[in-house]
Amino acid sequence: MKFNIKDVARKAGVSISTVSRVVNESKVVKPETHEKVMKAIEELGYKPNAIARSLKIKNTKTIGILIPDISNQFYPEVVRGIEDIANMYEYNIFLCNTDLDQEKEIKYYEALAEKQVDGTIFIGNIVSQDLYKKFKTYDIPVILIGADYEDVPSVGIDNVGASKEIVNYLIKKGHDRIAMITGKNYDPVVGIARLEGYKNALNEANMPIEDELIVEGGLRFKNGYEGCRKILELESPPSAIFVANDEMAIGAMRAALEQGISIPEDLAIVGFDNIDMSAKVYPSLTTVAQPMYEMGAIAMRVLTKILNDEILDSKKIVLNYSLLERESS
Amino acid sequence: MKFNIKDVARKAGVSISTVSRVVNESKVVKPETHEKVMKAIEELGYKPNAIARSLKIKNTKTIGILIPDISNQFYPEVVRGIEDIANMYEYNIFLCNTDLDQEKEIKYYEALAEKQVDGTIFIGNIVSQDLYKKFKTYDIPVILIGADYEDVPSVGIDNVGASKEIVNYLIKKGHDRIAMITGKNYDPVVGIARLEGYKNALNEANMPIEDELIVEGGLRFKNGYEGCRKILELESPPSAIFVANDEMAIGAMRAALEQGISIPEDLAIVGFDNIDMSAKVYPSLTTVAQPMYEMGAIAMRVLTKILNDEILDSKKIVLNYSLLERESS
DNA sequence: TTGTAGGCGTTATCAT
DNA sequence: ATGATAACGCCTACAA
Repeated sequence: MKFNIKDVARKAGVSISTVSRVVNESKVVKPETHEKVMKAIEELGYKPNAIARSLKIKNTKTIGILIPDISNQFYPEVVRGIEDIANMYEYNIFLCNTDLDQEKEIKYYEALAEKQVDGTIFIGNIVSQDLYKKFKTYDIPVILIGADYEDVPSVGIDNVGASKEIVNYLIKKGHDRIAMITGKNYDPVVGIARLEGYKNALNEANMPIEDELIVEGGLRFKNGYEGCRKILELESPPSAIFVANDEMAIGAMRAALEQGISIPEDLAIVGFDNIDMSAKVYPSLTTVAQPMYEMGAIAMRVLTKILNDEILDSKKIVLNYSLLERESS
Repeated sequence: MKFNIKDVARKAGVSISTVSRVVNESKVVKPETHEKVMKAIEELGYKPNAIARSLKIKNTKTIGILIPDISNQFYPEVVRGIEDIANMYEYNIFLCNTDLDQEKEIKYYEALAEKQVDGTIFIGNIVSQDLYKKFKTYDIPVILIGADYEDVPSVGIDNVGASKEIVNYLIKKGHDRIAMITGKNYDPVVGIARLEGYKNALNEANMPIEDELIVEGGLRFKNGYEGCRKILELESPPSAIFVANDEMAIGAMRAALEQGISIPEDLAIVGFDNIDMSAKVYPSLTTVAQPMYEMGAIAMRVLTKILNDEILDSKKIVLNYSLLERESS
């Protein structure tokens, strides 16, 4: 039922080298033999064994991707970008959900290494030291999306600048007290960089930074929901909230809506990311769009370059974000 | 930098067979030699080459999954279910987005076959004849999620029954004219089965099936949005709409909300699937919950059974759905 | 233009 | 308990 190169060689009455040659489209084989071989291949339904091939040629046309959680709204789009480009270059991708769990990251990474992936893409905000060490010892090309660490190639956006810009936008709209729901304080991106942008904007506008207006959230809907409730309980609530990601922002919107607060009239809410859902909720969410698909696509493109030993213009790629003004502000 | 079994054999002063034995945890090796070998492994940072191993033992601990589009809200959750179980059994998964494109499906499937995946999981509503033929010729274990075709093992829910139930629920709530936005009429699940359930419910309740109340949608937000607008333009609009999936239902909600129609007071809307977003929008969406994670998890579990030559209780697994009453009805 | 043969890194059989 | 050695299916000098 399953045939190998020997079988087709026998059937075609040639040696296995010739079969190999036609399979690999070597130019040197005589048209007639080519045809003979093709016929045998057809008839047997022969498909080369990529595993055997890989063992010999030492590449697998396979890459691994480490991602926090594919069922989390933010990531599928970037995976899609990766996969489309990977597909163009005939790579297949191993998908690994790490749940932000360092052990799982390491375990997966080692499995990928054993399976001889040609490269890996790491998506997430935090790369642990241990993982970084593994990167070094295995020496498999890796590129980071959304994180930035040491000398590892990466693609991302300027989170500080983007946050500052959206807060600026709020200020220009006339809001003079703006709250923020942040990420976890150990999260370098959602927790730290975006908060920094917020502070920068307030500073430049000579607006005071009020501790009570900054509440720590996390990443999820629930964090935004609770964060917003906390803010609404304030003696004098702000007229706008910058929420560090869309998922939380949508949670925040619900908290407000439930209390009969109208958005954006009574309270403006803006988010960050531009996940799919943001355009679909009502009112739709004003946010900073990260080019998620492109981040994936470009990361994969860079990876193919590395795999082809091309030299990179720059190791750190910073993409453009854009402000999307919608109904919530 | 990269060592193989020979290197550690040399370093440990034993044969490669012994190294292989300790790597594979064979019981027969003497503790002292075991230790020697382990030390060599440590020092060299040796990791076995899974490709070579696979070539020999003829399995790759790898499965492939064909999915319409990972960036489509419905699927990530089922992939997550698959992956979690796969991980438990030490499988890695190849992710392939087919975009419902038959050529792409075939192309991917062949790539997976060449890469010698141990099994595949197909997610989607429609399996084409060509693909089915490939299933047969390659004879790699495959299991379907959400589709049902010939003798192929599958996991899914009773779409007709579930649709009927949610329409029944609407009827019991007192709605006497209920519209439906369907899937494409060639889609056996979203287009056909769910429409059938709707009709069944009306029939049993002796309610007329009015053509103008049935509008063909598709799968996406936009289809629901437009479908709903069409329905709202009717001379006498219905008091409730059953939308064939949540993504469309949320589009429908927006169409209504935009026109100042309040949900559920003026119009009840219910969906199908229970995608993540459904609980987060405001008002939250009443829907039939498909156990997406479980569908993935169970499919993978069944697959491992097949791969271990265990016999299946049944080829077709039908999971329970549940009605989630929320704010939109 | 084609064929022979060695090797890719393992596992597994058979001796020892 | 350990070691030689022949596969696994393919690619690729090298030879013819």
